[in-house]
Amino acid sequence: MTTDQRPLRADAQRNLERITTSAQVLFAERGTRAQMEDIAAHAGVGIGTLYRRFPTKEALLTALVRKRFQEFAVIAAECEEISDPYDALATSMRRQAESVVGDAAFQLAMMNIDSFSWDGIEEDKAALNAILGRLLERAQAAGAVRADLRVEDYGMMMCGTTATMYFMHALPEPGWRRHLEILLAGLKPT
Amino acid sequence: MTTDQRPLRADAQRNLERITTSAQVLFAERGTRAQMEDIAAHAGVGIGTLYRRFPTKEALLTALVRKRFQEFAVIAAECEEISDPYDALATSMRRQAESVVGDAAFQLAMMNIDSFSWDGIEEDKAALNAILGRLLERAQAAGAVRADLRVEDYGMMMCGTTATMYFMHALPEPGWRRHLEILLAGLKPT
DNA sequence: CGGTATCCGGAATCTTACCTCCGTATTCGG
DNA sequence: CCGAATACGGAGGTAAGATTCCGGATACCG
Repeated sequence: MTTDQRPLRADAQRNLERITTSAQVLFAERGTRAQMEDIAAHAGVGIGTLYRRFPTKEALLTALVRKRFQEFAVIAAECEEISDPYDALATSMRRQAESVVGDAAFQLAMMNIDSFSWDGIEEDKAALNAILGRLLERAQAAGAVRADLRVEDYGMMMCGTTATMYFMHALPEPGWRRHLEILLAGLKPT
Repeated sequence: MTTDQRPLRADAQRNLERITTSAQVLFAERGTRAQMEDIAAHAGVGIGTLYRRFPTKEALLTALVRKRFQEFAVIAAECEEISDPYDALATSMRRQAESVVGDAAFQLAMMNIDSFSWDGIEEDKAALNAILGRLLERAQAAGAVRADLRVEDYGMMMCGTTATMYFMHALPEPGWRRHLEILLAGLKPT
């Protein structure tokens, strides 16, 4: 599936980068409602050009979301260095959440809102989950968090957190942080 | 604003009820993407008829969401009877969440996803918040939950919970319950 | 520098709902 | 039972956005 038959022509490469950047900006700002024409315009490119690289709006969005998951994996990996097991887990969550504060589209993606299939994202999710699994196991082994937690709970908590983030939208006060702290407190064994 | 100039004609009344019921069913099932034509058809009524009662899709949806908030208020009020302050709060949340399990549209509404204005809902929200405020204060006075919680946190937690509910959509396992329990555990003072 | 494989732009097309309109049908007071 | 006053149905208008198409540029190879 690797499509590198020939390195893109110079202009094409340049446009691809512009498109990706613009899409990230507009999707972040307006969520999945951002329009293809606007993205093309923002990138200073014709719509046809956009569609040559990404055959579909969903494909474009998926590419961006994948990148986010990869970033999540990087963050999680960095947090494995933290010595305190609970801290490692909590920091991973806090940092990941903080990293998507302004990205409405990704928040929606985490909530599974639009009926996209997100094809090709499984790989990245699996890679991320592998790290998260280790992080969680370590915390459990140390008795720092409930024993009944599963990896899926991590994603669920991120889902809930991004939801409150989206919910608060325009509001100045970052109430979602409190929500996350409540969740983190709730992780501790009773 | 009370529109009771004349009691609806018999057939109109009957149709109104059908429409409301069908709308509830379809919105619950398909979320806000449910279509007006389908709702009319499900109610065995023409689209024109639907639009005479509800001038807009948003108006229809708003009516249903209002009803949900009113139900929330009833539940919260019932929970005020519970003697243990923490239990009262927790039960209110658990029961409210449970009551909207199958209602995708309401879950979306809680997440503030669609850009609807939900005109006329403020009243009901305020009434609900009054009760929730009492519930929360009582728990705090008893030292059963963190002192830094605010009423808005309740809504935020419900938002997070409905998000995980929507997220899990088709899956058989009700993972969102665990999410809620984590939140509830996190409410306790440290 | 010519030839060709790649690309570009953006008007036009297609699709999907929401909502309007108006001729016909039904209810209800007297 | 009659005549408004209300309601009903559903074809058609309209708008918004995604996606396609293709004649005209551009970049790269030798």
